[in-house]
Formats: sequence, C-alpha cells, structure tokens
Amino acid sequence: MLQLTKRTEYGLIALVHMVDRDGRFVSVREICERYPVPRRLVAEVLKDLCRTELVESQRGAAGGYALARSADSITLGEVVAALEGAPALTSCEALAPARHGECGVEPTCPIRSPIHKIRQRIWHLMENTSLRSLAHPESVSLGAAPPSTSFELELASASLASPPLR
Amino acid sequence: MLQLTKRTEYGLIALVHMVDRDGRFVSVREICERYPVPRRLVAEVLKDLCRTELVESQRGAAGGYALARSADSITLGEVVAALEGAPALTSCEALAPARHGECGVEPTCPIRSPIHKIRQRIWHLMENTSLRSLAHPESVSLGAAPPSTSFELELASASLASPPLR
DNA sequence: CCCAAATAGCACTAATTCGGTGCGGTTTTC
DNA sequence: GAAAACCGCACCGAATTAGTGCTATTTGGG
Repeated sequence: MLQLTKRTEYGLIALVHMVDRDGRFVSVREICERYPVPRRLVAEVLKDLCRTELVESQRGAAGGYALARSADSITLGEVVAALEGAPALTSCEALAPARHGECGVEPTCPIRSPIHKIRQRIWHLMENTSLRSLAHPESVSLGAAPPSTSFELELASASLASPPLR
Repeated sequence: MLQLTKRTEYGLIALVHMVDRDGRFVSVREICERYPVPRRLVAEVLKDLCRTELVESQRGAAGGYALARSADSITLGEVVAALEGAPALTSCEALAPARHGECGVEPTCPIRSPIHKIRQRIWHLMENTSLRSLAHPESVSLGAAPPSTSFELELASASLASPPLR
C-alpha cells in the first residue's frame, strides 16, 4: 500500500532516539518509557537492526543498543531494507530475481521498465536521507548550495524527468 | 510495505495500453488477450478509474474504456491515489486527520515531521510522473535541459537535502 | 427484435501480510 | 545469585489484498 510498516516506524523512533545518545547504550525499556510503543515489538525490531549491523548490542544488566556507525552514514534506505526488505514497487520487480529473470507479464509487460525507474528514484531518495537528517533536519550540512535551493532543484529534476502538462 | 498493489499494477498496464489507442475505446477483453492479467480484477480496477474520472467508459457491445484526459496530464500520483488512496507513509500520518490531529506518539514523537518530508517527496515524484512518460519514456519532452542532465540533477538535489557521509 | 458483448455494482471468499505476544535461554552487573 | 537486559523462534488474531460470483443494464448487429 505504499506505506512504511509499524516495524519501520518503531525502528526509526528508536534509532532517532539513539542519535542523541552518542555511544551510550540505550535499553528497550528506556525507549518505551519515553514513547508509547509496544515494548516487545520494538525489541524485535532492534534485534533485526542488530543482525543487519546497523546497531550494536550489549547484553547484561547495563546493556542495550547503540548506533553501529555515525548518524550521518546510516541512511533511511538501509533501515527500510533491513526491516521490510528492499522495496520492490511491484510484484513484477519482486519476483524477477527469484525466478528466471522474467515476471510472467513479460515479454509484453509495458510497465516493467517505467516502474523500475520510479522504484529507483524512491530508492535513491531514501538512500540519500541520513538518519541524522531525520533526527535533526536543521543541523545537516547542505554541501555546496544553501537549503533554499534544494527544494527547487528537486522539483526541477522531477519535472525534467516527466512533466505533466495539466 | 512500500509496494504498489496489484490493482495499481494492473491499472497502469491498462492505462499504458490505452495511451496508444488515442480516443478509441478499449475493452477489458482486449487488454486480457494481450497481457496475462486476471480479467475480472482488471475490470474492477477500470471501474474504479472510471469513478475517479481518469478514464471514460462506453457501455454496450462495442464499448470499453478510454483515457478521459491526455496521457501527459494524467499522473502516476493520480492513479495511485485512485486505486489505493493517498499514500500515508506511516500510520501516524494516516490517523492524523481521522483522530484529533494527534497520533498517539505525540507530543514526543520524533519522526513525525521527518517522515512527513519523505512522504511529500515521494508524492511529488509521483505527481510529476505523467502517464505518457511511463508509456514512452523517450518521447517525453524535457523542457529546458537535455535528458542526460536530469538524472544528475535529481541526485544532486537528493544529496543536498540530506547527504549521507558513508 | 432479439441475442451477444460489454460495462455497472455489490458482495463474498481465500490467501497473504502485519502487528503483537509467549516462552525459554544466555549474558552481564551488582 | 538475583535482577536486568538481550537472543531466538514460533505462534496467533486482525487487517489488507487478490480474486471470484452473480445479476442488472446498455449497446450494436444480424
């Protein structure tokens, strides 16, 4: 349904919370005392993030989780991929690698290639969104251009790619 | 799961097929003879697209469906909105208008605003993708800049918005 | 004039996914 | 050695999605 799952939502809440705890280990209990989120589910999500090595864990009484890398280098794309798999915008895309490279609608499937482009653009967007920018949007350095130009650039490129005339 | 539904996939197949049938009415049978898609489901989807006035229908023996507007003015965003509702990237967003404007995780919810931005960017992308560009990507006029610069512009803007340092 | 072909509408079932939990085990600190 | 925390896996109920049944209505052609 083109919507992020609760798992991803809880994962992002936890991760963003960790951004401000640089290095220190944060327990699931601490997160759940701060936000009204189901404890067990958040724990399950953090375990997944640990398996994909986005966070590190420390067991024992004073244990918890901490970011495995800097908040600048962790991307939204990585989090989503870890918690709900790489986004395949259609089943077409999802089945392609699993099968023989065909999707059943091939060879006459007229939307495979275009949808693929959309998928890649969304993916690019998420890969270029850092965890830090989610936690503190205003604190992110913006490289060569001032913030105000960013949005216009984005719109410009989108229009260039496929301008609706309406 | 950040994935378009089958309904949307079938809808796009049908719509793209209609792009090449400018004005003429296309029956569900014709679409299903061309692509291996479930007839009844495609019919159901086209009925929805007719209700949202993206296509026009003609009943009777020589009836079928045709685009209600030009392929340039119909956007991917409209199709998705018609077939699976406006995309809310988190339940947070989805519940906000339904409830009291709060999402339960408020007021300490740390991801509401950032996720909102992501949602809007994806939405922008889809609103700026025309049906014609899906059907014939190469035939779309690209405005002021040559095609080759489009992709770089897109990447540049994404990086500007939130550059991961990895 | 009547039949075939097509859309219109609505309800319904089966399968998949998602949100959430149970339970026992291991590690660490105090 | 007890409490607190993570580890792993399986399981259930609810919601969403994919797909179908059935009947009515409209239109064109023999």
